[in-house]
Amino acid sequence: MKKNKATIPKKITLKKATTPGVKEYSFFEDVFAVVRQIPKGRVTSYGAIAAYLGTKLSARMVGWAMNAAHTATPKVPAQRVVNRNGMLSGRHHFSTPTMMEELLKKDGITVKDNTVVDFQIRFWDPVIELEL
DNA sequence: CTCCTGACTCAGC
DNA sequence: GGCTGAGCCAGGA
Repeated sequence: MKKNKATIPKKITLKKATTPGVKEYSFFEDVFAVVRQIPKGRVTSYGAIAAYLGTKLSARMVGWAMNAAHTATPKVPAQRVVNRNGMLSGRHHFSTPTMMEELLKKDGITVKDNTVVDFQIRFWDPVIELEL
């Protein structure tokens, strides 16, 4: 990550879809929506998604959202979401500890020591890619 | 309603 | 330069 701390000038206003009829909606939906837009062969971090959603101080929420991701439909490519170091911190939450790595390899991403190789190069920042 | 937890991150020591 | 603590917010008990 480029660590553009001073960047991200705009505060993205979540539509929060507090639709009184759709109880299905939740903070997770926004996370899923972003994750599903991650291009094949790319990865992003919890913090990046959190920042995009306007809750960058709560990357935990993103990670936690992913906990429900693999139960969501359509399936969310949660393997493309790693922590700021590019480490597969969430691999343990998959069916098997190696599944996340396998999925990433299918995407053409090389994983070494539970870390995405060339993470910064493959990094996909929703704040940049999806801004506007 | 209050308390606890969590796939993270940053700041301090 | 690695380890620890605190902050973050949403949801489940």
